[in-house]
This record gives sequence, C-alpha cells and structure tokens, in this order.
Amino acid sequence: MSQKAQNLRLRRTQKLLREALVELIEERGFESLTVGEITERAMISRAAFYRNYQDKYALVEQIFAEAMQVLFNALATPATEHPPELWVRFFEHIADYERLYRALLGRKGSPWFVQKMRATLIDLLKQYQRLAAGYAAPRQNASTDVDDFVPTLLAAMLVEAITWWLEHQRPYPPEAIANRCIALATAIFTETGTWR
Amino acid sequence: MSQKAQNLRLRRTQKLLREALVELIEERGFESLTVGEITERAMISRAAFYRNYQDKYALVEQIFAEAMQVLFNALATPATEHPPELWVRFFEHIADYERLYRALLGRKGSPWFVQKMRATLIDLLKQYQRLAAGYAAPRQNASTDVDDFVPTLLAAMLVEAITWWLEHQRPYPPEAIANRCIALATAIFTETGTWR
DNA sequence: GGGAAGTTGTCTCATTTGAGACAAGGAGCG
DNA sequence: CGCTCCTTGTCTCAAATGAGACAACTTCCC
Repeated sequence: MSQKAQNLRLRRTQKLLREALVELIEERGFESLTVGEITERAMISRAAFYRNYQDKYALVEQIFAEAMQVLFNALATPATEHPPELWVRFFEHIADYERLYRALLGRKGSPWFVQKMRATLIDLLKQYQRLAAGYAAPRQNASTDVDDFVPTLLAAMLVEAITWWLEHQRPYPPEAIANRCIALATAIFTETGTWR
Repeated sequence: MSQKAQNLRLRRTQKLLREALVELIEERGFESLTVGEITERAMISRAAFYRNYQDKYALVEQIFAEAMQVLFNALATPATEHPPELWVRFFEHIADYERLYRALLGRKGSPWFVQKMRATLIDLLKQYQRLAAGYAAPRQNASTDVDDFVPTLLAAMLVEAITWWLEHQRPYPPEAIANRCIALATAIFTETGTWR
C-alpha cells in the first residue's frame, strides 16, 4: 500500500480509472458498466485493470478507502477540536469529492455503495457517540453500552442528507447542512436517551 | 505515424501531456514552462517525454499537427463543397479546440506559436485563393501569379480574429465570425485585384 | 567574476503496461 | 434446447514507461 502509493504508474492508472468511472456513472449508471468500458474510457488495457483490481467493486472500494483516509487525516489534524467541527469537516469533505459521491450515491449510483457508505457512517457515528459521551460525562464502563440501533438509523438519515444536498446543487454551505444534521442527531440522541 | 496512432500508451501519454500543457499555459503562460513541470502535471516521467519529443515546442507542434489533420479531414469530407463553407468549418474547428487555441494564442500563449499559426493560415489561404480563382475563372497559368503578400496580411488578420473571438467568450457562432471574415477577405481580394 | 540552484537532454535497468488469445459463463433470442 | 454475442478473468511476450544518475548549460544573485 505504501509501496504502491509512491509508484507513479499505479497512481496514474488509478486516477484515470477513477475519472473514467465517475464520467461513465454520470452517463450510464454504475450497475450496467463493464470493465471494458471503464478501461477504454480511461485509456488503459483491460489486462492492467485486472492486474490491479479484482473487479469494478474493488475499484470503487479503493477509491472510497482513499477518500476516507483523506477525511480521517483532515479530522485528526488539530487534536483538540470540539465535536461539532467534525461534522462540518465531514461535509466539506463531501463537497471536495462532490462528483464522486453524487455519482455513487445518486440516481445512477449503486445500492451496494450506498450500503457501504452507511456502514462507514455507522462506525463514524459510534466513534462520535463515544467521543461526545466522553466529553459530557466520562464513565467507567462506557465501552459496552453503545449499541447499533440509533447509529444505524442516523447513518441512513445522513446518507439521505448527503444525497439530497448533492443532487440539489448544494443549496447551502457545509456549515449549514452540518448544523442541521447535528441538530437532528442531537434530538434523536436526546430523545432515545442515548445522548448524555 | 500510423504505427504510433494505434498504440494506446503513446496516445495516452500524448493526451495527458496535452491536457497538462493547456492547464499550465492557462496558469503560468507557455514560455516559462519547464519540461519537468509539464510531465509532473501529466503524471508521466521526464524520461518518457524526451523519448517522444525533442522539447516542449515539438510537443506543441505534434498537437497542432494533429488538430490540423482533423480539420483537413473535416474539410475534405464532402468534396463538392462551396468555398464559404470552408471557413465556417474552420471556425467550428477552432471552437472544438477552444481551450488549446486560447491557451496558445492568448495573452499567456507563445509568439512562436502565433507565428506558426500564421504560416499555416497562409498556406490555407493560398489554397483557398486558387480554389476560388478556379471557381470564378479557370486560367491556363494560374499557378505562377499567386504571391504571398495578400495571404500574409490576411493570415495575420485571421489570427487576430480567432484570438479576439476566443478571448471574448465567442460572442457569436462560428457561422457569423466566418461570414464577417469572408466579407473582409473578399473586400481585400477585390480591392487588390487578386480576386477574380 | 563566480558559486548555487535549476534545467536540459541522455542513458540504463527494473517495472508496469498493452496486445491478443483463451476458456468459462451468462444473457438474449429463435 | 441451441445458437450467437458479450463479458469475465487469466495468461504470455513485446513494448513503453519510471526511477535515478549524469554532464553540460543557463539563470540568478552575491
């Protein structure tokens, strides 16, 4: 992975594939795409694709994993940040990768990827939940009472929020959508007693 | 040439270089660009550049030559076309390659390329002149009395027209600018007695 | 003038890629 | 069912590229 990252040819191949993928999803949707179409648009050989990826899903997974890495690095930069800032940065990240997320989550996107995005958000939400709980009132045995129910519903809500935001040409800035989502999340956490 | 054209890697390398070149000209101008900058942006190695091109001028020459080839193919498609159609197609071609020509001819472009463009247009104008003369009144010894003076001035005028058109966001369609240029050219040809 | 830094143009060798063929397995259709 | 067409996933060998070093040259700045 670190070996690959510094190899110009592999990075270039991946970049060309990523751009071709986004273009083709916008034109024809993800599910019906063939590996041959993607590689033709990307101007690389089909053999080179299969040397680097198992299938088109593996390509998306790598692209998504790298985007998440960028996000986590951005989130980790100032260590002493307050929780709300996290979600602003999250939506800023979404805005940075707008074309990618709109393609994958939108009408022509992939149910499979939507599911993947939800799973990632569930993890992020559980981390956030622990963090917020820690800020509010540190407990001795906080590690066991975090269950999946509320994060699962919130993740679905967030994916919808992202999709709506991107498909409506981002009607307001990242801060605004982040704050609205935080308000909703806080309400739900409070309501269900999971929060504080 | 025909060998190279069907080689995916060479075509891809050229395409990446062309896009990087246009981007960098827009940002920093042509003259001060280094080969290293272009190859870095294009995500290819400097060694690969020098394997395929002598220097950055050779790169521009190839890009321009291929654009001209596309134009000539477009011009040649219907053989029984009237002269005016030629210039409409010419400006349509300019519009197709807008970014390239704007970068190379505009403020951040290259005097060297402007000169090259003029030379190409002089050739095209002389062909057009012979063609028009042939349509109007075929002569026995038409090949000797075509001199360079009027084509040279007209070419300079055309380059200015193209540059103006592109730098003003193409205020009217190809047909309109073509017809205006034809009107001017006809006036000059008529005035100097070179026409008919 | 002279030194430092950057650029050019060239080279070699390891690595990645392209072309093309192949079997296997759908998907659509008569 | 059987047929055709397309896609997948894998393989080999030839060809292009990447990394890195190099001398020669320019530019810039002291």
